[in-house]
Amino acid sequence: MPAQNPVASRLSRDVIVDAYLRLVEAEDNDSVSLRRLGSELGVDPTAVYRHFRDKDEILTAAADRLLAEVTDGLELSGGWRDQLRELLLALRRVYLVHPRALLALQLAPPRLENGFGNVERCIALLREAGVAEDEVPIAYEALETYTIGATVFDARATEESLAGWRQVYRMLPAGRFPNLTATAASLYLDIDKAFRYGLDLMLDAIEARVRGIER
Amino acid sequence: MPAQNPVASRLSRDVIVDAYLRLVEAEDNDSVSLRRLGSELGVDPTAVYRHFRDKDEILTAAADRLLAEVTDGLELSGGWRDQLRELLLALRRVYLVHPRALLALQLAPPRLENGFGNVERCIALLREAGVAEDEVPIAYEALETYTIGATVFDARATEESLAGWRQVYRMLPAGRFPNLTATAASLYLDIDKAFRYGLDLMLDAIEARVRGIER
DNA sequence: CAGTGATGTCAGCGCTGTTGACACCCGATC
DNA sequence: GATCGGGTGTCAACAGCGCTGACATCACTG
Repeated sequence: MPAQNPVASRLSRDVIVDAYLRLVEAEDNDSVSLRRLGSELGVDPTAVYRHFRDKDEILTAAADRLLAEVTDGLELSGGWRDQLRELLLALRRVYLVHPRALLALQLAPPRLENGFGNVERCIALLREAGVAEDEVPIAYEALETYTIGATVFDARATEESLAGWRQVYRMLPAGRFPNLTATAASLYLDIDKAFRYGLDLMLDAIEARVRGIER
Repeated sequence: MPAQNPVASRLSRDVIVDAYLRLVEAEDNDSVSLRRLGSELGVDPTAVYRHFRDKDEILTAAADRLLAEVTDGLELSGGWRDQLRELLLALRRVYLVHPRALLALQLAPPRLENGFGNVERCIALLREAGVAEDEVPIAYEALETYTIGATVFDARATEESLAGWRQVYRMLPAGRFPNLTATAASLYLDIDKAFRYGLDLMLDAIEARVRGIER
């Protein structure tokens, strides 16, 4: 038993990740400093460096756990389209709450852990749908990038900022911006709905392409 | 003439924004510190506070200029679909180079400046396409969010990180991840192409819906 | 029983954005 | 023409950040 300490040292990777996630959910401020993390743990801030190389490694560990939870806790049913939709919406939910941690994954592919289940399922579903073999990777990339990118973008938005944009658009000179001023009041009223609309567009088109092939 | 100084003080909002953009393009590091900015201008770092409230205001000013340039420099031709595609691809190009500055816009809608042209055109094109009036805002949101979100996400990627993911996927146990390991080698080979693929999916679906209405 | 490695503490480095006091210099006013 | 005042740049400094290296402590091992 080389790594674990039977008497249990106060800290461990799991305990630290727990505390980190607790802090992110508590404060709406999604950027948790190591000093805040230390005081949450009742420990010197630099103590976490005994368990993680740097802050990014904490974030990726947290992200990996979150992704694994998504995959585990998800019961998918229905055809490929419903399942794919549900899977990506679940991904959106977790990215909405923890954009920081999950974005850290992008630049630091974790060393073989748990969070890969959804990627596997996503690709499997595209294959099942009948997407041409050489289009599967690129279709996956498009769906993934839309889901993650749009969600991280949406996660930053606040009611104020959205209202601010409506306001700005409404105040523009109607002569130069006829369409914009007319539409302003209807913009950004429900960004989740807008995301789903875009996702359905993509799924529609994939379905149509598949039908075209099969015929 | 209250604001301008005839003898020309060394600094001005434009000069500062110039220097900022110069720095972003020079260093690939997209995060420019005020101290770097000061030394680029040959001036004390805090001098810029005489012209901007805070760093965010510099970023939004830069972003506004960039957006205005996109709209001005763009000759659109063809049907609504080609024009919309070209417009969003142009938006992607500038977001790819200046993700930081343009993201600052999201939270700080600028006080009535220039960068709104593309939004107006985008909405106009959707109307021209024949999208149902009550769907125009949400369709615009979906396209905008995809373009910006996906592009900002892509802007962070490096050749290394993409290769890292391919590597990670390839090394997974083929038993549990049959689809993923099989597809790994074909992933993330051309993220621009993947973005265009997703964009075409959305435009396909919009076109199909419009045809459905007209019939 | 000595030693070794893991863990937590502490002081501190270099960086960040930002503030307030100060000096200057130019243009307007009496 | 001297005097004021506001816009501008300088400077020192603050609080926060991620992170490092030296040190103390403790538990287990040979």
